[in-house]
Amino acid sequence: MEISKNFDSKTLESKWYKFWMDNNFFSSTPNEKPPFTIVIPPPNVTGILHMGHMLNNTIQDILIRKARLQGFNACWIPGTDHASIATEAKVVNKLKGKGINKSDLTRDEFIKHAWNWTEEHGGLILQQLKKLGCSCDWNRTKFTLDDDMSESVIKVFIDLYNKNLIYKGFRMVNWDPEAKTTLSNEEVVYEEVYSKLFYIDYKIIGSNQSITIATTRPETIFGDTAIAINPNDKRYSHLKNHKVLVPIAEREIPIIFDEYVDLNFGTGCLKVTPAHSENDKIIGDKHNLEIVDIFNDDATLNELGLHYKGLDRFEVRNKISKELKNIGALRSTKDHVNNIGKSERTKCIIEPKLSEQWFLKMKEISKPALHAVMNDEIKLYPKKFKNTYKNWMENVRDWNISRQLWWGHQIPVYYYGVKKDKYVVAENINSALEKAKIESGNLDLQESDLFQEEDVLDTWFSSWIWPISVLDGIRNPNNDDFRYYYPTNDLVTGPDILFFWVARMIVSGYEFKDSKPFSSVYFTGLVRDKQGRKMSKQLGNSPDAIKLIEDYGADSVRVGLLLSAPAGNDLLFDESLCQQGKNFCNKVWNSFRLISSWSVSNDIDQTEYSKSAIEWFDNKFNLTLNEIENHFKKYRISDALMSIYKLIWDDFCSWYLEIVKPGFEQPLDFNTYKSTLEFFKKCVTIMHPFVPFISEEIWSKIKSDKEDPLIISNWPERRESDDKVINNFEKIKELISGIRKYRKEKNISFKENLTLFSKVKFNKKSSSIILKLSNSKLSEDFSKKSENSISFIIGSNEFHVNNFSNAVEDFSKIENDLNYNLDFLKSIQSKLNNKRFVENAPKNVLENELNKEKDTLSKIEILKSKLKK
RNA sequence: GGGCGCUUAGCUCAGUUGGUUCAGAGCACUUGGUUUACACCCAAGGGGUCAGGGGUUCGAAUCCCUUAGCGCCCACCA
Repeated sequence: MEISKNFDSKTLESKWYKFWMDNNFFSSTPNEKPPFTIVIPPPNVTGILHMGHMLNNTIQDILIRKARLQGFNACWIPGTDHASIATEAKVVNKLKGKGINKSDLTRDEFIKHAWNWTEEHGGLILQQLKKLGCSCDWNRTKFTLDDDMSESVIKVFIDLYNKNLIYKGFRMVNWDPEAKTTLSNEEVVYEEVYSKLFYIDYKIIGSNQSITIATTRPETIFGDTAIAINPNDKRYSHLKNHKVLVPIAEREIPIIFDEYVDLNFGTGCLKVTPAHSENDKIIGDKHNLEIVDIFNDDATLNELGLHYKGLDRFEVRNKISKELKNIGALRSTKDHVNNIGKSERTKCIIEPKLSEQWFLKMKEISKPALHAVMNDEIKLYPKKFKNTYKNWMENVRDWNISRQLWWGHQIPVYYYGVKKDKYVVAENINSALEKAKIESGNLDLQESDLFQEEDVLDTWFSSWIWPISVLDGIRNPNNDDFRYYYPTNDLVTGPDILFFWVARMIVSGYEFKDSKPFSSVYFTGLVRDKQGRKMSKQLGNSPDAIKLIEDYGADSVRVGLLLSAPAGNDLLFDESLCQQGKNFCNKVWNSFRLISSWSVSNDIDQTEYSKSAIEWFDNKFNLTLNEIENHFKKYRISDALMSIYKLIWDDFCSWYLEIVKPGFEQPLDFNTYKSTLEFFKKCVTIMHPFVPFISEEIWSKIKSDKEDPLIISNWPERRESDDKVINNFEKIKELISGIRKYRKEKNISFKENLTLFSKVKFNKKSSSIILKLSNSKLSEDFSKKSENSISFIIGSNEFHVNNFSNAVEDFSKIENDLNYNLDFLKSIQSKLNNKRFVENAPKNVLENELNKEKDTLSKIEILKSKLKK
């Protein structure tokens, strides 16, 4: 059978993905097996695959495929998120390109555009996940705006409202003047900005003196309603009960005293603008100050800004500083560094603004979620996030769940009454009408008298119930799927959404289902470039994920990503790692070619060295398999891969295959062939979660007809390994390396068929040197000389080798052992001679040491007697 | 400002409760090697004052203090 020299990833990837899909291997329904469930962190519906997704989803696929092989009913539920702000911003942009403004459209028209956009671009990212090999149950694909999902969201809102957990309140919110919406604290990023501190004089009424305040925002003086001074500030104590005049506006405001004011900042005098600063609002509330809002929604000044009406806040800052200077009110300016909040999405500088919003009370409902993580009912990996989580949950603030957007779940609040100041909360307009009729006592109310709240819910308000709603557990709490799959097992996501999403999912799990939504959360690192920079469009340092797959193959990219991702750290991605992944695939492919090329004969006996090699690899495999399981337990996926990488490359290819492989065009004995094939199949199985395509392809060629495809095959059974066998082989490896090293140092070429010391003929292929030695394929002179045993000298050591198992009994090993044990004995004895140790060590530790000493002493005796022989 | 974490080989990182097995891995590098699965390869090798300083201990990469540098999270002061 001719096998191509390289693995043809492109054709084989699509071939196998189709095969898996056609056979429904990804899809899962409840059965008698134990479930293993993962819900995907739903990517933005109109997004495209980036490196972070690739990493996340590769890890999820690995966990799912491994669980499937281990006999679990594995179910990976995919889906997408409507991402209100991000998607709406994209749609607005696109419309702009066509010359349409959002404000020209009705809500319905806009939403139609948004759906068109969603259908056009939506789901692309899911197609890309397929290219990566993700074995999601696509029949279960959900979208946060699907009818059933939306119903669940609304139900949850109503439920919380009825529990008195949702309220409408005035809050200082982060206002994005460009998107004209509020942002949660999490959506605001702060940046250090060099700005100016303006020192402005306010005239004191009834005196010709003035008082100087310092501010970074002179344009807000129109909203000033007081000047605040620290009561301990002696410089100003004479100003009690005085009033000052706001420059330009010529409005009278009081001087108040509050300890909040920092004596050392600026002049120690603070202008208070309650409408436009959270802290000023707090002071204002305390002193019953008036609230004067001077901005329009787009952060231009309103009529209170007098002649600056209609101008943007920054333009006004410029102009007003000049005017203040002209009228002599601007005393000076000073450079100042200050942290400015910007919208994560629009990059626009946020404006603190008082606004009427919907809130969810978080304090009470967060308690079970806090405890669950603290007592490890839900485990976070890496552990360090437990602290972060604790901090946040203990200080959790109410959640502002309303957004002034159109794309999303419209809040199910219906206003009625003459002033539209009364409202009911209901699932739809019909039940709202019924309720309103009852509550108002007005049975003549019509649908047209009702007016639904304009705001939509925060995107996270739909995704916080994702693990429940994808299984329809909100609407039908007793459905089979929900009962079987929930709680899910693992959640794999980035640490950046710990609070947005993960914490809130845990809250919702306990609030609505009185149960955790998942057992473990694995946080991947952020994907950075080689220089440690965040991947971003602006920097252009984010590789095209799909192009990588095309260039290297999905298996190679998966390996490359994991090679760069040690547990929980940010990972520095370098394309060359994909090359390393490809090299690995190539290696595996070629071992397959080798094994396939052998002819097998029943007529030849199995050699001793093959037997030894088989015994060794069997144990080595078990040892590694246990190692891999431990890595998985700790979610050290990269380490698990590295164990497999080394097992296959070093142990299986470089040692095992080199030992058992027959000579050129020679047949191989049946038993060795059988074992080799078994080993290879096990290797291919454990690598399958990492490199699904190439492993399935090889499997299909080496499996027997009655065996299942690899994807639904069985994970090898775990067995204990025999350390002795492994250690013996390690010694043999050392021996062989020693010979190779000596050969190289002495510059002995194999081409010359040189004899070395004991007239041993070396094979040309360096790797098989020792095999030929022990296989008595020795030069004839030599075999005559001493039956099966050979002697040779490396450096100053003399070796006597009969066969593999005897090789370890050689001189140098004994000598090494002896030295080693003597050192060990020394360390034990120094410990035992140590008074403090003997006095302080616990009994069992001391006994242990004494036993060790005894054992070592007797070992040394044995070794010494051997040496004498 | 408050909290958390990091600094180990050229690079990216492991290193459990201090103690033979602790100074490691992968990549990169150096040298030698292709008619016999793979040059996307084989073999051998060289790399480290465990950030600096101090302390605890019989013993420290590991525990404590301190200095310097880096990163993240939270809050945000006009």
